[in-house]
Amino acid sequence: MPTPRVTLLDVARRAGVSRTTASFVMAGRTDMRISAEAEHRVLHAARELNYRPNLMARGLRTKLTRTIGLVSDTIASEAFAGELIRGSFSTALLHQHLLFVGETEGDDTVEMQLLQDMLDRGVDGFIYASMYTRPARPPSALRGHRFVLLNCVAEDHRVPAVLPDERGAGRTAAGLLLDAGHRERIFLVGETPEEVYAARERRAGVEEALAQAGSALAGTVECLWWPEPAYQAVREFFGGGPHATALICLNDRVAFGAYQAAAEAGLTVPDDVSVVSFDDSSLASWLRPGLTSIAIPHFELGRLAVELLLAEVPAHDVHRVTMPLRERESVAAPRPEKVNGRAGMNVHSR
Amino acid sequence: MPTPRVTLLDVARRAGVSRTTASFVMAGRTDMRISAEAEHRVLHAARELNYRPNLMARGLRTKLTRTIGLVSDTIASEAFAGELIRGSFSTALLHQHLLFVGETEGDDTVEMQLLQDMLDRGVDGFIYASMYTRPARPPSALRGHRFVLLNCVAEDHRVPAVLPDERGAGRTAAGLLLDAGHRERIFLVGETPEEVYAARERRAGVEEALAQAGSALAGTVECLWWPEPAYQAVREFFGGGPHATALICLNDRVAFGAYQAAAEAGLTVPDDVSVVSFDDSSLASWLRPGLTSIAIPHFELGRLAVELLLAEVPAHDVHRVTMPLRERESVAAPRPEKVNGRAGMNVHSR
DNA sequence: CGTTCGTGCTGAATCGGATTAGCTGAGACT
DNA sequence: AGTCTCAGCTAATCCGATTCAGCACGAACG
Repeated sequence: MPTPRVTLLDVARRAGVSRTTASFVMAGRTDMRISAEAEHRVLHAARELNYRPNLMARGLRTKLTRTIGLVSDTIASEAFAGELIRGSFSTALLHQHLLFVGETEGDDTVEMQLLQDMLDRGVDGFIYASMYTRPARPPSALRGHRFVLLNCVAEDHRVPAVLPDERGAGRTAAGLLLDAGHRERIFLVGETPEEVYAARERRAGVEEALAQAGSALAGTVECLWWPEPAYQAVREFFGGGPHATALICLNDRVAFGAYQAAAEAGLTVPDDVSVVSFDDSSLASWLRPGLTSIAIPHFELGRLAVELLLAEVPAHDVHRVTMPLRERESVAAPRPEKVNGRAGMNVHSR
Repeated sequence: MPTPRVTLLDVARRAGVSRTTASFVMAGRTDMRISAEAEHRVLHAARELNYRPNLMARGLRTKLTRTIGLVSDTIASEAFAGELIRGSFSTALLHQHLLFVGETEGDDTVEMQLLQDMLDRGVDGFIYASMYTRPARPPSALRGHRFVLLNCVAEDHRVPAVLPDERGAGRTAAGLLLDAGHRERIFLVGETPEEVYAARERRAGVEEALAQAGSALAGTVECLWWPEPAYQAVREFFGGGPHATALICLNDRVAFGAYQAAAEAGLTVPDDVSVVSFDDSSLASWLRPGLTSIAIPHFELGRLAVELLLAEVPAHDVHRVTMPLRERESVAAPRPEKVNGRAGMNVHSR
């Protein structure tokens, strides 16, 4: 059987003081007048007995449980939700908090129930996370409670939210290629529907940076963000038309497909085509040559969300977290190009 | 501000009964005599007021919080810990429980603190998980509490544990190749140190099944379980010696490396070499051709662990969960082999 | 010498339930 | 009529903290 827990009363008795006094000492409250001697006796007794406050009892009184609810639409996704949980968890722990996790699978009923279940257990606040960045209306059950949106934004932008800086990432990707000397033949790979935040913003960032350098995208290879469709699309792309000196793949899976298509077309990365990508999933480091990718800072997103949730002064705005560049071997200078000639195979087969 | 919670007293008052009566009705206890009429009034009032019991208050009295602690060494790993958490979470939810998660990073001090933190919040039990299967001594803080080991076994085997059936998976892998007609030239790819459970068991399973069919491994390509080392090792392997008709890769990353080496050697999967693997990470489905792999049933592992933890009668033994085969396109019959001749390139270049 | 003030501490209430130990009134039984 | 039973409920206590409202005592003050 579990050893019967030591209570505050046990500590108080052993220290020869009242429970009240013991409570004040343990809470470290200085507004009440406790002699140094009594304080020491209490502390000593607590240590000797290995006292641990019962957080349920405390919570009942104070309404604070040092507990956070992380509710998400999906907790298992290709992208490492694990890192996000880790970031949240370790930051919570740093602040002596613990983390409830739960997923709703996008079901509003489940979501409602989950939030209630957490509320029933007295959570101090919520991290309402989406695994893929999207707009969201915070559920009404959150009204009156502290919460931070993670990876999603409320329509009115009045709610604290944490987002990856996708636009900045787009700029980074383009900037990297520009620096390497690419200019005319940079293609985007992957579809960019307006309603997908990551897609829209990444593209916007790329176009921004290119425009600023007096350049522009040479075109887009439309495909779903998966290896197979990307492979098909890029293969077709390599089959005809003007060749690219660089590909900006909208995520690593797309890049993976592009790698395969490139290999099949006899093109070498990065000598014939440079490839940059987004997400920096583990796939990026497994590819040969290593794929340069702009990471989604999952850990940092989780960390910041918890930090904002637990901050003294509640945040009220959208925080964008920089997406760090992870340079590997997939980017190089473009091959010298014949004036008005074609790059790629032509040069390659010189 | 949060709407002031409705308490049991509110319900009782509205129903015109005492708190005691309301409590009995809500708990659905029939050992106390409550008139159908009073019961109905209470239920009605509870519904009208949208009453939700305060689980902290209840827990304070009953020592039950309907809460489980999932403590693991790592929650973010290549293998999708997410699925494991999902399995645990959804099963917990099915039983009206919520899940605390935490990782120790293998640090005993952190582990101790984490367990204490959970205990302080009155968790009803623990899932002590390891992300990679290994032996473990359940920490002393768990003494006197309910817990289930996940992905690890205690030395004395007296503690309930849930494990993937790695040996069975090994048999499955070998069986699949045998069924396809492979016999003489099956190689294992990846090192198999004795102390790594998954490695040892997978290999043992393979050897068992092969022996039973009167065959045996043609050899092992030693390498770390990562794409790059696997690529190097398999490339070298393809460079010399007798060629394989089939490769059993000890995980998908290894298979990925093998795919690359095969492609480079001009070998086609599965026509020249069949490849089977373990883990069934998403990588397996991204590879071309799709990689046949034997999955780690993360979700099921989590599910079963929670199920055992919450079972009426405590479990006391080791439960092995079948690792399901996910067939894709990487296995085919071996090319017809010249009697006493060499398979592989010879046949290929016929 | 009586009052005030500050120091150091304690009793009791409180949080919201669960649970134990009755209490009441009506019908059955003697 | 008096006593038992039993259905149907309630008062009081407990769980383990926090916190409000004082209480006692000695020193300082007028």
